[in-house]
Amino acid sequence: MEVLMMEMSREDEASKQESITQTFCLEDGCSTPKASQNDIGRKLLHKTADLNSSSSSSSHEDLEELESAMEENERLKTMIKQIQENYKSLQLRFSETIQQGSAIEGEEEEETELVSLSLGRSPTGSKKDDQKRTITNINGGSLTLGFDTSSELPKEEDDAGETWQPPSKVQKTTLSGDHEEAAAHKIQAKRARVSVRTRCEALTMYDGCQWRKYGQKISKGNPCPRSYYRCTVAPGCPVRKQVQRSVEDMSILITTYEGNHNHPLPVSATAMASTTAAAASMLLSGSSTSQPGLCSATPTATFSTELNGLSFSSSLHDNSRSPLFPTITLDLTDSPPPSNYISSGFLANFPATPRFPSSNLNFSSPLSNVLPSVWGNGKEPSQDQFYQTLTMAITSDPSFRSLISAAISTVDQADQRAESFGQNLMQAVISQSLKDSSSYFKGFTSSSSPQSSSPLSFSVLNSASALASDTKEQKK
DNA sequence: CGTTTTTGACCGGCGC
DNA sequence: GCGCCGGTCAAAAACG
Repeated sequence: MEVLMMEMSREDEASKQESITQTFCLEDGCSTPKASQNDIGRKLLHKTADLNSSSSSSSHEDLEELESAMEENERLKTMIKQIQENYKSLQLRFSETIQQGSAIEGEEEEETELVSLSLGRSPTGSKKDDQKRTITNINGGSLTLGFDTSSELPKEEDDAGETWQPPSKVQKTTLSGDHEEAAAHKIQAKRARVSVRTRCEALTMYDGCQWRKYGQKISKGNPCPRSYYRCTVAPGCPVRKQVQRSVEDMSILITTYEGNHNHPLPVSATAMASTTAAAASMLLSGSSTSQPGLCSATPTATFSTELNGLSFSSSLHDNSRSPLFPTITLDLTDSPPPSNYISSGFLANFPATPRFPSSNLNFSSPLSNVLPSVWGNGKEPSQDQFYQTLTMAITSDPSFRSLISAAISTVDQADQRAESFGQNLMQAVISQSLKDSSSYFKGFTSSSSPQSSSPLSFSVLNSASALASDTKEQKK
C-alpha cells in the first residue's frame, strides 16, 4: 500500500485527473463500483512496475506528496463507498417499484416514496389500499398504472369527495372543521393537471390510452380549437384530457391530463401515464407543502444544462395555467419556449394566481445533434422521435440520468419529493425501455409498422398512431 | 348496428 | 345581475 501511495504521488496531474474521472464514472453508473475499483487497482499496479524500474530517492517532498496522495485516496475511497450505497439504494428502490407497485405507509409516506407512481392518494383507508394492491396484482406486478388506482368507480362515490367530481360539484361540497384542509388537498390531488408539450402533426399524441372525444371548444386567445377527451379504457374512468395546439407554434401539441385512472392501463400507456403521474406527484407534493396563498412568493427556480447535444432545463415558477387547479408542464418539444414564455402566448390567457403553483419541465433539444445519422434527412423530427431520443438518452447515458435527478432536486431542494419525481420519471421511462432494449432500436428504425408488439410500444406505437391519425385526418 | 365524432345548447364560476 | 368563458352534455351525424 505504501508503495502504491508513493507511486501515486509521482503521478502527474493528468494521471490524477484520469483516476478521478474514472471514479466519478461510478456515479454515472458507467460501470459497477467493483469494476472501477479494479480499474484503479490495475492502474496503480501498473504504475508500481514503472516505479520499480526507476531509481528513486525518497525525500521530504516525496513524503509530503505521499501524505497528500493518501488523503486524496481516502477521499476517493469514501466517495466510492458513498456512490456504492447510493447505487444500491437506487437499485433497491427501483426493484421495489417494479415488484410492489406501491408502498403504502400512510398518505405522506406514499407521496414521498412515489413508489406506486400514483398521483392520487388513498386518504381514508385500508379498503382502498387493498384495492390498489389488487389492481397492481392485475398488472402482473408491474408499475402501478395510471394516475391513481385508488380511485373508485362513480357508483361508489360517497360524500367524502374523494373521487373525481366536476368542478362545480367539488366546489359545492361543504367542508368544515379540521377536515377542510385535508379534503382540499384531496381535491387538489384529484384535480392536478399535467400538461405535455410535444411536437406532433397528428390530431392527438399517442399515449397508449383509449380516448373518446366529448367536446370541442374555441378558447379565447387561441384560434385552434381545444378538444376534450375522456378515457374509455374502463367505463367510469374519470380521467380527461384536453388537446390543443400552441398558439405560438402550431406544430406544438399541448395535451393536458387530468384525473386518476381507476383501472389498469395497457402496457403501451404506462410510460406516459407513469411520467405524468410522477410529474403530478411532484406538483402535488409541492402544493401540499406550501400554504395556499403563499405560492406567489415562491421564487422562480431554474436549472439548465446540456449533455450530448441534449439540453435539459427545468423551472418552477409561480404562474398557473388554471385558476383553480395546479398544473405541471412537461415540455418535450425540441425548441425551448421563448424567454417571455410565461407572460405571453401559452400562459398569457391564464393569469398568475396565488392559489396554486405551476411547474414547467423543459426537455429541449437540438435533436439533429443527438442522432444526426437517424434523422439526417433534414426533416423536422416528430415528437415521437423525440420521446425515443429522450428515452434513449436517459437509458443509455447514465450521466444524463444523474443530471436530470440533480436538476430536479435543484428545482426544490427543500422538498425531497421533487427529487423523488426525478427518480420516478427516470424509473418510469427506464422500466419501460429496459424491458427490451434491443427492440427499442428495432422499433426506432421500423416505426412505420402499424402493428408493433415491441415492449417499448410507447415509443414505437407512438409513431404508428401518429401515422394512422395523419392518414385518417387526410381522409377527411 | 354499435361506436365514435360533431356541434349547438346548457351550466356554473368568475369578474365587472 | 349580467356577460364572458371554460367545460360538459346529448342528440344527430358519420364511420366501420
